[in-house]
Amino acid sequence: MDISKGLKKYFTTQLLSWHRNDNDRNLPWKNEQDPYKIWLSEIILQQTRALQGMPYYLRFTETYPTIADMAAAKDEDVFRIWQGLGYYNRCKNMLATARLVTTEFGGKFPDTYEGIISLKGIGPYTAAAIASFAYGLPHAVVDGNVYRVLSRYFAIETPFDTTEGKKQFATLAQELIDPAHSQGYNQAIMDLGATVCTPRNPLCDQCPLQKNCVAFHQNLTTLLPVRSKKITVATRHFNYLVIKWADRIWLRKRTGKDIWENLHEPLMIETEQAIDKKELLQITSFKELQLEYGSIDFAGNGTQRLTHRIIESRFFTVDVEEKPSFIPEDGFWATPAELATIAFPKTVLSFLRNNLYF
DNA sequence: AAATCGGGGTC
DNA sequence: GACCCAGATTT
Repeated sequence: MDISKGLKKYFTTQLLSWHRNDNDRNLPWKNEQDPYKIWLSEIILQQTRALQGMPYYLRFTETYPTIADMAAAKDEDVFRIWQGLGYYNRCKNMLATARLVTTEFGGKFPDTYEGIISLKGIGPYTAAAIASFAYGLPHAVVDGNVYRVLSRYFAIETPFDTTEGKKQFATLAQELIDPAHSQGYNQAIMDLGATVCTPRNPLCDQCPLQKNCVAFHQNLTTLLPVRSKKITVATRHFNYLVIKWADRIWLRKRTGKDIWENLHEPLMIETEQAIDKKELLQITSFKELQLEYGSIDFAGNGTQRLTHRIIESRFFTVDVEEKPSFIPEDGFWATPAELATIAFPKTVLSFLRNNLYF
């Protein structure tokens, strides 16, 4: 990189000035002092918009005011609160970290960058955010906002989703941070990216950096930042058998390194293509269940659009009078009361609620 | 280096 | 429909 010192100096000075005088973005975790709550907010906000994460942050801080409270909670209770937020390994790692800090560190959150980044679920971004916001340490955050603001202001065309790009932006960000005002700098660059230097239709007329922004003057804002890879979306077909016996339905917790790990669902048979009831009855794995499928009915479907997947779900209800013997052993018969205490994928939750299972 | 992991907002 | 969001982890 060959960027003049003046251009960098102007960037930092203007950014901090804007933050002090004109930044009116107000969020509940801003100016928070408690490392636990700062950490909690950063985990929730990974790949998650602030407005989407806010109700979850408020519920978590209300339910678990301290990290010891979270550490003492039952896994299921924590996952239930996380339900609907996505990327459920964040929840799993968060719980593991809460328990490690509570039991091994006496409840004291690590206060060095190296100590922070060694924790599960914490990478370069989150470690820099906690280090600066909680302890004033001079580590520059690099998130999606930073890629956008820096790539435009300096007209950097290196794709940010490559090893080279990540290194280049991280180095530049670290050069730009004011070590004496690391919290303000990190807060400012993310707030500017979220409210002014937006992905589409940025508010350049309100931008404190416009005077020296290369992308603005060369009309490149719509071309920056550059992403190298395109997202490919594959479709999966999940066929759910909602088996009801007495007032209970059969559920199991998803395991393995797959989508929705640790969430619950009815018995599910995945197929390459969408199938109807007639085709379902021909599937070997279905026949092996030896259900009284005279009562099986197609009961609805759902489409869940994710970033890189489309999940097409079909729900079939199976009412049985006798408790089936050939159901897999890794599940349980859930009562209506239990359904309200465990976590489901959104599409499963919608089906159960819409069909008055609880 | 590339693939995975959710769900919602925006245009 | 495509892209993005206070990214991290595994393959």
